[in-house]
Amino acid sequence: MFYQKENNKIIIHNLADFNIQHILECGQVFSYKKVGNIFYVFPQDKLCKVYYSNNCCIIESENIDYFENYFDLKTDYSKMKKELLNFPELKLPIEFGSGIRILKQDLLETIISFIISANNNIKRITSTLLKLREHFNKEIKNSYNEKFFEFPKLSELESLNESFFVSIGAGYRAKYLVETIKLLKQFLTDFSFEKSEKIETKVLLAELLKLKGVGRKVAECILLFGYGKKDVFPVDTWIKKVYSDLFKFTNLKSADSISDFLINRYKNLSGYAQQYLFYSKRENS
DNA sequence: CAACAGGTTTGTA
DNA sequence: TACAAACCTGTT
Repeated sequence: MFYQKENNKIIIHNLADFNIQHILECGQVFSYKKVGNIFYVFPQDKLCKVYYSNNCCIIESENIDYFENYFDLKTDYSKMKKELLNFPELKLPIEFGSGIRILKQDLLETIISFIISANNNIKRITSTLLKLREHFNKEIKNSYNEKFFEFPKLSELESLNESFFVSIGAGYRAKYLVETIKLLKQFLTDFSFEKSEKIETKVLLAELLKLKGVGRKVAECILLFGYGKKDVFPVDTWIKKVYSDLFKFTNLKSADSISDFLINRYKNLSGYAQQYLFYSKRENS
């Protein structure tokens, strides 16, 4: 991946493995806003502006090191895609979502966001998360004539009760959020991102399943987007359709068994395969 | 107006 | 271990 860093910009020259629309719309992230051809991305308390100019993609931010990591720019996606192309069913999905990259997202924000995402639609998920940010009224200052607010810290989340989460549209997930937030201080200490690198995925999965509102699908999203584990395959309604199209002959019924089957197929590249398959199915249905 | 939306929990065999 | 039903709420 050919890119350079200068002042407050990352300039990406080779766009074969980077397409901001693919990255933001493949279902992994909710903290962004599209304004015309410009994308604003605001993980945690950071902000960047992403746009295209002269056949390059520009990531503009006061925190370019943060976003270099966030967009996973040091990983060789061409190499990974070449390996995945050994699976014929991935040829078209990889062509369609060629610029997908799996973001390295903050654990706390990922856990809260994906509990809210359960059995929910993107519009309401986004709306609820925006209201959660706005509640604390800590603006991310910028010169773009746009208003963005920081994602709350754990200590701030701990001050919220069930009725608040209901009031921002979390619905029945409100009580799950309150219960899980109570557990998170200990959880994030025991299973921090740093420590997780030495912990097997299945062990982390078992721990995540102890959190309220976290089932297999949400847990695998947290593993993939928060912990960067790639030997996972979150199965939702879209992936079930993919499975029906491609592998129905195996006749698996539950999402859990479908996830097991697909992880066994794609091994340590499962998370990448999931994103290509999910994005191409959802965008082409 | 019923079904659905990027599932999880709870209860029952 | 497996399956069904209930669940907030805004949209279609």
